[in-house]
Amino acid sequence: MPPAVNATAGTILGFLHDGPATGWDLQQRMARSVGNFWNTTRSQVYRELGALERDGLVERDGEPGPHDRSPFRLTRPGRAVFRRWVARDLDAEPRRVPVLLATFFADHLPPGRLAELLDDHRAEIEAELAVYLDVKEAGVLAGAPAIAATLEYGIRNAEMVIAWIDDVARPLID
Amino acid sequence: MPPAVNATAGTILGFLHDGPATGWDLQQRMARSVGNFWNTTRSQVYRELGALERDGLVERDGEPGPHDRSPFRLTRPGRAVFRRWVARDLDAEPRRVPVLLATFFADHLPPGRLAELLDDHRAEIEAELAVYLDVKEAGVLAGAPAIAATLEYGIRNAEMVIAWIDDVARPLID
DNA sequence: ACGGACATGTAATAAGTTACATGATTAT
DNA sequence: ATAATCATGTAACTTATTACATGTCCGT
Repeated sequence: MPPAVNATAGTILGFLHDGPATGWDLQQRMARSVGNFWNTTRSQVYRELGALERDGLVERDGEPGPHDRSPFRLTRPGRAVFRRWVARDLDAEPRRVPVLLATFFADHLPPGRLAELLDDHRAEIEAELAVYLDVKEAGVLAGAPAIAATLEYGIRNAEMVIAWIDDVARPLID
Repeated sequence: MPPAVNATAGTILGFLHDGPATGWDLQQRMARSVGNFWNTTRSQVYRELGALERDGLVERDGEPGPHDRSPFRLTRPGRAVFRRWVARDLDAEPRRVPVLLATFFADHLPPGRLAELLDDHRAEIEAELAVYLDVKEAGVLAGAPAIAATLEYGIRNAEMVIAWIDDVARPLID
């Protein structure tokens, strides 16, 4: 029975399809692409790389460079495990929405504090939305419709949150 | 210097404002109300209750019942810590959206699999939306506008996801 | 009073975050 | 050449999930 991998390890295997990479590189690349909807940290990447190596799903490729920087490459079993992992049923989505928790406890907040929290949050989302829209305008994702779709999700989500703040949450206060 | 608490512990303190409760009760109540946007598990609740008791923010109230079921009550320092916790800046929102990860790796999926995943996901969200709309229709939240606002967020989020699947993700496939 | 379901808590494991150590690189 | 910064990995700690153990209650 082939070893199971978690989503972080699965993602690593996915990224190794673009060629060998070190832990550092992987973390950089992952942060820049899937980072917007799939957080990982350096520590996790190194830990999972270690586990993947132990299980023979990746192997070192060439001599270590500065520090202990050594590139890893996919093995054949690694590819197979990835194929199965990526096609699995969707995991349950973690539900942790801090702004809703604050809203829920609104009665316990000092006057004006909820408004501040909402305004800060709105500003952050607005900034994020601006970045997404820039990327969209730039048209760099024209050849990658699936990636563009994830971007579109980000845009719509940000717009939803902003509208919720404006239409629902802020009016709550006055 | 008063001890810091994490969001789960803070939430527990918040719920204890409604009167003493056992770990089990807390978990039940929390799952039913904030559970839709703030997941917790039994184990966490017991762990945090233990920590809160150690720090003197809650204390046992009355004799233990069946099992070791004993109710906890807020202490005065507990109230103070809660007040500060609830007014803090919002934590960063964890970003983990499984359906986007699947979409990102669409090219690696066997034909038809992405469609299946999207359809399943859509069905789940649709069911969730139906529940939310029922609650809204029932009007039980008329007297609790802040809670109603969190419900509204859930509704809009679900609608956003469904629209994204229909407008953006599904068309990707054919 | 026995078997099965449910309630309740705990222990084991996995995942995620933060803080740390140290080797390279760049600027003065 | 030294200091300052950045790259890179690791270790310590916290949080979250899953599996387990056992007690209680209910129907027969």
